Amino acid sequence: MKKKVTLKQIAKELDVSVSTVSKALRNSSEISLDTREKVQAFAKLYNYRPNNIAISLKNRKSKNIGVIIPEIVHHFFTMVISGIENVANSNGYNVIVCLSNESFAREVVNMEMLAHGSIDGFIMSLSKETQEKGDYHHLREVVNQGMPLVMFDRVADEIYCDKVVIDDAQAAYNAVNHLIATGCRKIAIITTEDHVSVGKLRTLGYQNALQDAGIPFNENLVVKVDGEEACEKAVHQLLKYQVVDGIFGVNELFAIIAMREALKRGFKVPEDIAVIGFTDGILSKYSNPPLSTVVQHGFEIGVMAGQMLIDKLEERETEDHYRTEVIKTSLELRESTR
Amino acid sequence: MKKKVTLKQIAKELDVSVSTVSKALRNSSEISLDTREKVQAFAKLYNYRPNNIAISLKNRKSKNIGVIIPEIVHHFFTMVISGIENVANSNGYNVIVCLSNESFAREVVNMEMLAHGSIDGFIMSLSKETQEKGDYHHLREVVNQGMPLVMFDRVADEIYCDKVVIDDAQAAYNAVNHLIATGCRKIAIITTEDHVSVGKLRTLGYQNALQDAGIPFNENLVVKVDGEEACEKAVHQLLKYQVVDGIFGVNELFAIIAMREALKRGFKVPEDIAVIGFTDGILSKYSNPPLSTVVQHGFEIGVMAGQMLIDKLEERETEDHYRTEVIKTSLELRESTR
DNA sequence: AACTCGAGCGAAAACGTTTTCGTGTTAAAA
DNA sequence: TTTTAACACGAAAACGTTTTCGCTCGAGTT
Repeated sequence: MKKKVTLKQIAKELDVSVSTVSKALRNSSEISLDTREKVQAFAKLYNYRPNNIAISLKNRKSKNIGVIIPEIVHHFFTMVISGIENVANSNGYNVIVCLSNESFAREVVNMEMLAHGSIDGFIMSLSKETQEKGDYHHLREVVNQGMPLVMFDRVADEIYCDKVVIDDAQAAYNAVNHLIATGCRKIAIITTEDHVSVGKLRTLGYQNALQDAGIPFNENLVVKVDGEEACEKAVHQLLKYQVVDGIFGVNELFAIIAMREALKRGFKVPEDIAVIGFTDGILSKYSNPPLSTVVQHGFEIGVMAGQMLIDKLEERETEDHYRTEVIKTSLELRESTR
Repeated sequence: MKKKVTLKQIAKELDVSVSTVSKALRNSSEISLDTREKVQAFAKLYNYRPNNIAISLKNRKSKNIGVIIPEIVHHFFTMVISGIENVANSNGYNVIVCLSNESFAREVVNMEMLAHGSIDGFIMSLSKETQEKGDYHHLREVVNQGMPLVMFDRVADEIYCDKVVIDDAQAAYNAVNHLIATGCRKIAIITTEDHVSVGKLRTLGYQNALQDAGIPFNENLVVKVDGEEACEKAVHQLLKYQVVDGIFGVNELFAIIAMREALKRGFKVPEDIAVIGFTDGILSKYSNPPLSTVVQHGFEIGVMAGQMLIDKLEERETEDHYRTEVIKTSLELRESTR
């Protein structure tokens, strides 16, 4: 078990100074060819690699990116991480992932943990609880300290920083519009409580699509739920008491559950009821029938966010100017719509 | 934009030495109560936090755990990460995630990147390519340097380190056995090429179960595929030319695809053909019919791996003794089996 | 008055680098 | 022979901590 070798040890062994070793390894012309070769050979022999921590301290940058997300067992978020990791890696950065588990407190402590030297910048998506509280002091703090921050998906309008979002309202509009275009008139929406920013926006898009098509808005067709069982029950009730020929689920799971309930009650999908979801995950692809969805392009979001952050870090960006990039969604039409 | 304040700055401002500030902040009795209070007040006012990097350098430990996995858009791996993150976080560690994307080269460079100071220990699962090549020099190197390593799921027998696995063969045995117990006799297995360690083991369990039940092994019923389309085609052929009344898929996707093909050819599941999968993911839960599976308890695997690593790091473990923990699987019986 | 002792603090080393600024030696130029 | 300049290298500072050791000053003891 040979421990890591340091410059100092090489220096001692070769009877030169630490600075000479350092320069020799970087092939500085300041050092004689002789010495350079000797040092490099020795270094290779002992498999010398500079200590990252020491370099970090010296350069005052860690080459680490902190990513804070609400959960990781989630198709969209993993796609985003994949994208971030991709650009991070090709720029020599590592990715430190922390999970808030949708909790405000954990979000705060994780940020605090990371903010003091461990990372050079943040990429994050807010926890539900944080959005509910509307307390963003921890974000303010890091941006005030001059640490670059890129938010994605669940963002806070009142924080000035780079952002990567999709046009939730427009995407929802397109989805509902497709339902309308294919003959649906009594379209229900399964959405979240209003404090989740994206749920709210998607609901807005739904309303706009109806309005533009001249279809009266029916309060009874909007179902707000939180969680799986609640969703199941609510859809059950919905189908029992309302006439519905189309369902727009604000996320993948809601759409899948709605479709399942519709099937269970004997409706044919898409003939009797067409269903469309949001967030193209693995479920949509393999459900029966395969679910039509709005695809968010999580990987591209991750790439964009990573790129924006790294631009800031390497100052390829003008200081103090924040962008909000909107990644285009698209419709993946499969067999749950006509 | 106020930059981070350091001990030195506090010292200068208060006209004391750096050491005094350091001691005062740790409430050392060496420092007068007066000075302590003054320093602490000032530190609080300026929101002082020690610089992690400096601490890391001093202590020669980073309080970071490196996790290298083949991919992250994958239910099982995210469950494991969740588990790791959980114990890491409650022990004051951060998790650095790197993806090998099933590539040997990326696995190597990622390990190299992390191994020099960035982390205190590794948790990893091998990439397919690495298993294929059987080249583990990068693992050897890190363990030789005295860096703790915990492998999980896709492990290398020839590397001496802590491991967390499931009993793949036994789990497969149980799954196939359940098929047999419920009346299946012509049981097919959809598996991977032999170089993937877990695929091989699961195939072994399948064979053993057949043997113990006195069912002759039929070469034509084992389908080895790599990738989704290949799987689809192979199952298609299988069902066309062979009589099958049970299918064991070596992972979730294979089982789902097999079930879909069976349904497509007009078989009833589970009446005509029973299907059971491996790895309980979201697909199994929401498929139609819901898929019976072997559940791997990824979260527990992550917790175990994290705990083992931290035990080593904090030396609560006797040096130089490596454990292999086997996390028990269980059968989640849903509606794809009788 | 000389001594001891402890309280309160600072200097310095250490962690592993990189980089700036000398400094001594040697060979070429005057 | 003296000056100059290039060459090859080393010392030291810096990044931000923690910790050991030593110093000074005043009060209490003989």
